[in-house]
Amino acid sequence: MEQAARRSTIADVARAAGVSKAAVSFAFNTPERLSAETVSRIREIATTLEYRPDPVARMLAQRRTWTIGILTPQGLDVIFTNPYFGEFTAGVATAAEAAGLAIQFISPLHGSLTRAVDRASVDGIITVGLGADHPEVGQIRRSGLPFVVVDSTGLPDEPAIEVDDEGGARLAAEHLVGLGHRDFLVIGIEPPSATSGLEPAGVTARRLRGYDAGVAAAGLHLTEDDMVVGPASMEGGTDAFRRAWAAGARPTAVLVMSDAMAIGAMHAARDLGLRVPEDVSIIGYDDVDVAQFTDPPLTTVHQPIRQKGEEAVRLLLAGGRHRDEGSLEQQLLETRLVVRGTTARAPRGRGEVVDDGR
Amino acid sequence: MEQAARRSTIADVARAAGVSKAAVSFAFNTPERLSAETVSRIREIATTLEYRPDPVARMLAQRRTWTIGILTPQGLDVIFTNPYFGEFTAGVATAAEAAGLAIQFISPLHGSLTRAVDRASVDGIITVGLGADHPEVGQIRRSGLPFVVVDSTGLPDEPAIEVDDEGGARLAAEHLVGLGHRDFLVIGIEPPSATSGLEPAGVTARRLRGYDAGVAAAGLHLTEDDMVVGPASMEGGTDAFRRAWAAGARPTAVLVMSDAMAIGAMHAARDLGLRVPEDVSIIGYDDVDVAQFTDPPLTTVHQPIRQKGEEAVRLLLAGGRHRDEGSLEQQLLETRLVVRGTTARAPRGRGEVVDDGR
DNA sequence: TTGTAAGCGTTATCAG
DNA sequence: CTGATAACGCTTACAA
Repeated sequence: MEQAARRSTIADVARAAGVSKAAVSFAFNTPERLSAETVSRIREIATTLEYRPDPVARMLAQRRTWTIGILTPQGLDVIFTNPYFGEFTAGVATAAEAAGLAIQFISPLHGSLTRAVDRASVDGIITVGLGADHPEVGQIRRSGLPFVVVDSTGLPDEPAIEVDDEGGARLAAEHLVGLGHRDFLVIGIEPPSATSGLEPAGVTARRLRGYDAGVAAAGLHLTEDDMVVGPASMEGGTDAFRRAWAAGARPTAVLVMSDAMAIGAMHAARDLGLRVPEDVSIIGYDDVDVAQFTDPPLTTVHQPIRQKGEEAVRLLLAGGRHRDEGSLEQQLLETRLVVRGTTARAPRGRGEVVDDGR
Repeated sequence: MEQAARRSTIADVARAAGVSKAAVSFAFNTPERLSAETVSRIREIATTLEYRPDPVARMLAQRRTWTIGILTPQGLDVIFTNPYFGEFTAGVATAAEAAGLAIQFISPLHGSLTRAVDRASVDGIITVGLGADHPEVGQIRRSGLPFVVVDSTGLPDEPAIEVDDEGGARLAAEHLVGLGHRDFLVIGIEPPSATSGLEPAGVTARRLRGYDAGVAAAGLHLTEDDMVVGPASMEGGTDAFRRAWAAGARPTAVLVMSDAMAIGAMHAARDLGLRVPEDVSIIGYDDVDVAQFTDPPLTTVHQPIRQKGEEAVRLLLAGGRHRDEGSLEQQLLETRLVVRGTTARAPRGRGEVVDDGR
């Protein structure tokens, strides 16, 4: 994978056509500046010579890469494997392609996000799930690159795309309370690395707050003690549910902060002989594609994942500002509860104890 | 997203340090060529000035982008959303990161793969699912870029990573035959675009051949007439099953060429009142992560998806040749049947008719 | 050990 | 309407 074959350059074409390099450039980029005749002659020769402008040289000269970066604290292996990220990225890709932009993934390189940011050649960055406490936001800010944050928290000065995490979580909890549930387990998302500290990342904290607000109607209170966390994958959900069960938790309802984890939790519950939703109700978060196809279909909190990606690109292109007013744009998209088949009335003969058996 | 703030360049650092640009370059890339003292002085100043080498300029000078391209005929939205691609990409990413390489996705730009290839700035390309009939392989070959093909067919002169598609399919069909099934439906993968012609793409054809070989033991014969195709997604599977059912197909067993489609097909079957596996057995292909988590867990043909990605990178880096002999390397990885919960003995009172009711 | 200067392949500026 | 010429920011022979 060392050196490619010698390709013809703009100079070759110019020489062969008996014109300057600039003329060749014009023939492709601003043909109206040249006589139609010259243009067609140059193009013909270019075709013969199989001339193809070098994208890198073009980037250097234009000082523009025509690429936007997607920055996440998680490794590439989880990004590509996680349906939430997949759908988000699909949204970004759709909007980027429409704008003629390529995508570059920026994620910890040999464990260092900072280094990865330095090596990325992009015109702008979309961060996803990056907390205010991450040093990278300062780094990007200093680098002068435009950026917009998605799923962040505590960054009041940056253009942002968020969803109403708390409201959605609250809806989920209220739904369960309405079905008579009183014994809850919360399965949360573990921060990707130790760098973000031990306290729940922004999204996790917001959703937990929402769950708590939802159960308040029943006079209950949910804290981190009622929560078990793990990586946002199906395995992570299975594992988290098992750990909670082993620790004595006997919930009639499980509030899960990610659909992938919810699917894993369902699996674990069945393995333990529990029926869903008869013995235990499970409710996810995100409403990824697969949520419609589980058996039974997953009750979950919908958020407009692809739209978030598309809006992030639009906002980046708009310089992070509102069209007219020119003021900082921070968008809050809606979440809503989607009741499907994994939630049902609480089983009889339970309903007093709130905590998970600690 | 227009212009970034003026960043300090190598010249700034050189000036401030009272050395040449070359010295600054050395200080970062080959510090052993400079006195330790000079190196530390230069680095200090570089830090102060927040100097960060421009990746694009570096690429141009080195004539190396440190990036490999993943080329697929499907759009980015399906790539990021399809679990098979996700896991494959995760494999590529893992190996690429270890080698210090970034990844760029090359997929139809405004509908044109050719254009996308021209615009990509990469040192090498991994194609996935690209048939021999695609004009892009000629294009890449002419461009002089090293490349390796994955999931291709009919490209005897290119380095390749393949799996035993036919063998795996055969195992699947034999399993079903052994369970007494005689009425089959095949759900195949539709080629991504019209460019590849109407005949089933390479992988689809190979798997169909395998299925046919598998049912031969029961004296049966499977052709394209027993197959319905659709896009490789859950929706695609649901839709395909429904279409077949509407056309009169009443299979006791369904051979599906992709797990995603198999999940969709299960969903459709249940919607029609069929129990899986009591009324109808379903068997997928790929063994993606989620296959373990469906209910019941999906019987499927396993292929080493992530490994394919990793091997592709290794092979690309090796120049497509065997280590020692230097001869063209074409690797064939194994597939194997994983029996889980979606297959069972054929229901009674059926078993004569082979076709799907056309 | 360090500096000079010639690329790398474009685009952009500015005369002609 | 054309076409030199100078950037663009870095790497890397080659000199000193």
